[in-house]
Order: sequence, then C-alpha cells, then structure tokens
Amino acid sequence: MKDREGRGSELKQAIRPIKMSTITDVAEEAGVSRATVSRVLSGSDAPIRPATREKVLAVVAKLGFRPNAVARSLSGKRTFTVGVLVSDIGNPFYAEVIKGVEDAGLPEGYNLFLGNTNFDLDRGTTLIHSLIDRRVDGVIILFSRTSQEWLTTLAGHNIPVTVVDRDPSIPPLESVSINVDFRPGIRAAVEHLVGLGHRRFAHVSGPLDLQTSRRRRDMFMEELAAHGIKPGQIQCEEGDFHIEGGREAARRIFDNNKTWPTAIFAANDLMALGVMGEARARDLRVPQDLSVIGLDDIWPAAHSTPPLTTVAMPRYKIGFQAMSRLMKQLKEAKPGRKTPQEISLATQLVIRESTAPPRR
Amino acid sequence: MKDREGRGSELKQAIRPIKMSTITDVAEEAGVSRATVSRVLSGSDAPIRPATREKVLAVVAKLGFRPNAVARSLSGKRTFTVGVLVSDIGNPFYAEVIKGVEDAGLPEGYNLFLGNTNFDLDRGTTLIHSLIDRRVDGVIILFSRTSQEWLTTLAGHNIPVTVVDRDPSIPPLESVSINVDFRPGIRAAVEHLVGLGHRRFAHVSGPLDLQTSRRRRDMFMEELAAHGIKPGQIQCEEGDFHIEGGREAARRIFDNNKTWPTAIFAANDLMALGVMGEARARDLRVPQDLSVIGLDDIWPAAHSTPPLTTVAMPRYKIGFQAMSRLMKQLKEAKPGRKTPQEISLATQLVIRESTAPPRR
DNA sequence: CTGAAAGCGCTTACAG
DNA sequence: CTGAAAGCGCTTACAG
Repeated sequence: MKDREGRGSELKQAIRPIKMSTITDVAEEAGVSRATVSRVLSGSDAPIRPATREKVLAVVAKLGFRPNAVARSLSGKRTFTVGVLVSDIGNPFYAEVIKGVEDAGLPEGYNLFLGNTNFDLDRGTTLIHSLIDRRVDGVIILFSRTSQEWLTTLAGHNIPVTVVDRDPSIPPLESVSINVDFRPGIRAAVEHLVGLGHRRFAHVSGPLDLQTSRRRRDMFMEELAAHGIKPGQIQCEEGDFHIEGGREAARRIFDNNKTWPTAIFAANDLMALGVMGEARARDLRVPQDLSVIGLDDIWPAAHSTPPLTTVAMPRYKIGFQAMSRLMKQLKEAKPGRKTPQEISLATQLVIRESTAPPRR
Repeated sequence: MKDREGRGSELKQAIRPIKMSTITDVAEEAGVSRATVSRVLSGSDAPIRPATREKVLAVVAKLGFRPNAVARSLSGKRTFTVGVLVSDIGNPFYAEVIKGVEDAGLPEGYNLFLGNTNFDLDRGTTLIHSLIDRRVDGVIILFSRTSQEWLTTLAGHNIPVTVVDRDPSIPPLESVSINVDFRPGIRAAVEHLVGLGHRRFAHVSGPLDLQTSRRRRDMFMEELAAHGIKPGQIQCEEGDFHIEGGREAARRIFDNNKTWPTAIFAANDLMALGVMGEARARDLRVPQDLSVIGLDDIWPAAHSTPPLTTVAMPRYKIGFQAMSRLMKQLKEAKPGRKTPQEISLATQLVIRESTAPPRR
C-alpha cells in the first residue's frame, strides 16, 4: 500500500538549505536592473520588451526565485493580507464563512490573519491593534457585537472594513456591509409551520441588545401576524446564541407556560439544538410533541436527532462576498475614503425532520 | 437599554485620519537617535539610561506610536507570525486546537496565518509557498496526511515545523512533534465496554493509509485481546474520518454480519455520529441496542442524541503545546538546525450516554 | 550609554 | 523600453 505519509525513498534526499535568492541575484544573472525584474514580476503596467521579459522569467525559474513578501509589503504599501475577526471559530458557522473568505482571497494572493476574540472585547482590541501594526489591507469582522471603537480606529487608519449582519442604521464607518435578508427564510418557516397546523408559538431570541436578534424576532412576529397570530400570543425568551442559553430559554418556556407552544423558532441553530436537548430531557418528542426550527444551517443541524429544519444562512457566500467586495474596494482609488458598499444575501428554509403537524 | 453595538454620541466624533508616526518622529521629538528609540522599544539587551528610556517612552505614549511590524520584520529577520495549516476548519476539533495555538502565541506577540487546505494537496502546497514567501517564523501542521515534500521544503528554508499525531518512525524533519497517547483513553474505553458486558465488537477506522488510523485500531484490538477477545472476532470497516464515511461503514457492519456487534468504536467522533445516524435510520436504539464510542470529544459529541461516550483528545492543550514548543525553538540559537523536540499528550475516556450493557 | 551608517529586499517616480 | 536612485520603517553591528 502506498503510504501517503511518505515513508519512501524520498527521505534519502538530504535536506539542503535553500539559498534564498533575492531580486538582485536575478537581476545580475539576467543582466538587467532590479527595477526591470520587479516590473516583470509585479505585473506592472510598464511595457517590457518581450525578449527582456523572457530572459528574466527564465532566470526566475532557474533560481526558483520568489519575491520576499515582507519586503514587497514594506515598499509597496500593500501587504495582501486581511485580518478576519471571529468571536468563536468553534462555531461551524464562522468556519464556513472563513472558507468563503479564503477561497475568494487566495486566487488574488491574499492571506488571512485569523483572530479569535472568544467574546472578549479586550482581546478583540488587542487583535485589532496587532492587525493595524501588521498593516493588513483590510479587516473582515464576523460578529454582531462589534465595538464601535474598533471601526473608528480602523477607519482612522484608513483600513477598509467589511462587517456582516450589522445594524444598517449605524453610519457606515465600514466600507462594505454584508446584510442578511432574513425575510424569505423566516417567511417560509412561518408558512411551513402554519401550514402544518401550528397556532401556538414560542421564540428563543439572541441577546436583545443586538440588532440582529431583534430583527430576527420581529420578522418572526410580523410573519405570524400575517397569519392572524398576535405578538401577544407568542412567548419570547432571550437566549445568548449558544446551546446552553437555548436550553435555558426552553426550560423557561416549558416551565412557565400553561399552554405549551407546539412550535419553537430559535434565532440560531445552536440554541435550537439546546431546545431539542431540553425537550428530550423532558421526554418531549421532536417533532411529534414539539416542532423546532433553527437558523444558520451549520452542519450539526443536519446531523442532529432529528435533523433540524432551519432557516439557512448563505454562509459560504457571505464569506466569499465579504472578501470579494473588500478586494474590490482595495483596488479602487488609493487615497481617501472608499465609497461604502452594501449588499444583501437571502436566507432560505431547509425542511428536515424537526417539524411536523402538532398533536392537538 | 445600552446598545452594545454603539449607536450613541460617540458617533459624533469625526473619523480623523491618524497620522501614523514613525520611529523617526519619535526620535526627533525625544531628541535621541532612531537607534535608541528602537532599543528601548524592542527590549534590546543594550543598557539604556533610565532618563533616556523614560523620555522615549513618554513621546511614544504621546504620539501613540506603534512600530510598523512589516518594517520590523524586514530588518529584524523575524515576523512573529506562524502559519497554521488545517485540512478543515469546519471540524470543531481543529477549531479548538487553533484556540490553544492562538492563546499561546498572542501573549508573545505572534499572529496566525490561517490556511485551510480542504483536503486538497495542491492547495496545501500553494499555502505552504505563500507562508514561506511571507517569512513566517514557523508552521504548525494540523493533520496526519502531511506531504513529506512540504516538510522538506520548509526544512530547506529553515522554518521550524510542528506536527501533531504523526508517524514517529518518520525521521524528524519537523522541529516539534506532538504525539497523542491513545492508550489510556482506549484502554479505559475497552474496560468500560467489557465491564458493561460487551463481547461482540466492531471498529470503524480512519483511512488505513494513515498511521494514526492503524494505531487507533491496533490499540483497540490489543486492549480487547487483553480481555480474551481475539482480533479475528472484531469486524473492522474503514472509514474516512467524516460523518458519511462513518455512516457507510456502519451500513456495512449492519448489513454483512450475521452476528451484530453490541458495541462499535469509531476512530473519531464524526464517524461515531455517522454510526449513530445509521443506527437511528434502522431503528436501532443507542445505547439499548448498540453502544457507540467515539474519539476526539468535539462539542457536538456532548450534544448528540444520546450524548456520545468518547475518548477525549486534549484538543486545546495540543494547540497550546504545539505553539509553545514552537516558540521555544524559535528562541533557541538562530543558526542551523534546531534540535527536534517531542512530547506526548494523553487521551482520556469521557463517559456519557451512548454506552450501556448489551441487551443479550 | 548612545549615535551614524549600513542594510533588510523590494517598488516607484524620475530620467532618458 | 530600461536604469539609477531614493525610499519604505525598522534593526544591528560598529564605533565611541
């Protein structure tokens, strides 16, 4: 069997230190100036005589020359790096967004600095500063609880920022704003539930100081209202976007209510998973006794028991667009403030097995 | 309510471009040379007169000066960056390792370049090269299927590498090797299962061209042998470390065997989840009809239905140690090959609800 | 204890 | 079409 870990003869080959060649080496070997080498390599718009270009390229290939990105960054005023800030890489949602970011950036030569704030504001501040010190070309911030101060600092340093799912009513300190249109997904979810025959609902929201939490909740209410169900009839419990918070909210719903809801909509999948966990602990069967809908469509949602019906976020696309738009900004006129961009990405209902007609 | 997203008066404050001061500005303002400023800021061992130091520090504070990390990298021959390569950030296992890496590195001023290979060898090669171009101080490779070529290339460039859970029989091209001691966890798992009364076992392995897959499997066999259960009695199916692969392996186990096993040990949690999914699809109840044990202890394992009993990897610690040891190497004598290091981290059984005495 | 100078490896006006 | 020169913002021997 071929061992992919590579045990074979290749080991014999001695590890000989590679003599890192510089642009000067190439220039000398090719008999041109360093400026010329730089120009053919950096895709400058300066015209180069084909013969010269070929000669340089040949030497580059022969020497295996690769420009030192650090030097290039210092003189070129661009690092081709972007900082990505997340609150928790453990959340598969962010992981998938990051994949999109990387896929968009890699072909253009961008590398990513990863920063995990762990929900810690000070840590976030530290990370922001280190990113500025490293002269990243841009920053992508992937969570709603973004300190206004960070944005101001970044803007002050003229570093474009992309934010996702953030209050649009806040003046755009950021250069790119990726909005999520929850409407289609939530509308479909409500129609699905109402069509199944549900009339008694509860909602587990995210932290209500976050605009996105309020938006998800209000939209759910509005869509229900369209079917004659008044906000007053809907029990809302505040969660924290984590499993445990969802579970606790579910406890409160199950405990305090005489008339149990037949369907619960949680503002994200993690909390929906928590709700299902609590239901199970109480021998409530999902979906027979209780329908549950989440939001995000992280992979564990598809593999929970039962598989979770959920309002899917375009996770990968969010990341890909976040990076694409950011790079577009970076290509624009260098000086001065960039003109802010804004795009909206739609959600979509994914029906799995956590929803069914209510018992009675 | 205080809106953490920050809508308040702070918005009024105009975003004024910050005049990035350089070391020259500081030097002039403080009336010293740039060399002196550099020395007080970079913690050089050169002695500085306290008065001078204070004066410099005062100006630094006043100007809000922060050294340009790019320039510092170019002249200092160190970037204080490390590349982290994972095959799939979507896997919470890697996410937690990365947290450990970041936590160890941040206090020392290290930032992380993230590289997601997506199981794509060519992409991995591209990433490795970009990391070299960026002159990372070190690289941490977080998966078993590591191309020998990458290691050779990195070694040739004199870039220390930390690898995790990799065949120790391979000559240490890497500088730091984090080994995982599966023994205690797997032994406890077997004792747990045997103690429960199980006698018929199956194993879902990882890809068998990976040494770590063989190691996990063999250790499981060995421990069972200690309880009088011969390898011949254990049905082994090869998986791929993913949910679907686990599910397919489970299908084969359930289909092809007259005598169904009462307990299945999967070489990682993802596959264990797949096994449970398939069991559920066949109305086999876990743990009543079938006990399942995984390995890793990613967070979804604690929240599956039922919660998964698993051999826990010291995920965070792996990352923390990987980075700590790497940094230790970096502090060592600059020139020449570093003396390879090797450490071993133990696994541990976490008993949850996917295991119980067999029916008959 | 501190400064002048060279240098890290590129890019980019500025000439020609 | 190409080169000489200055410069990006630091660090580090080398002197003193």
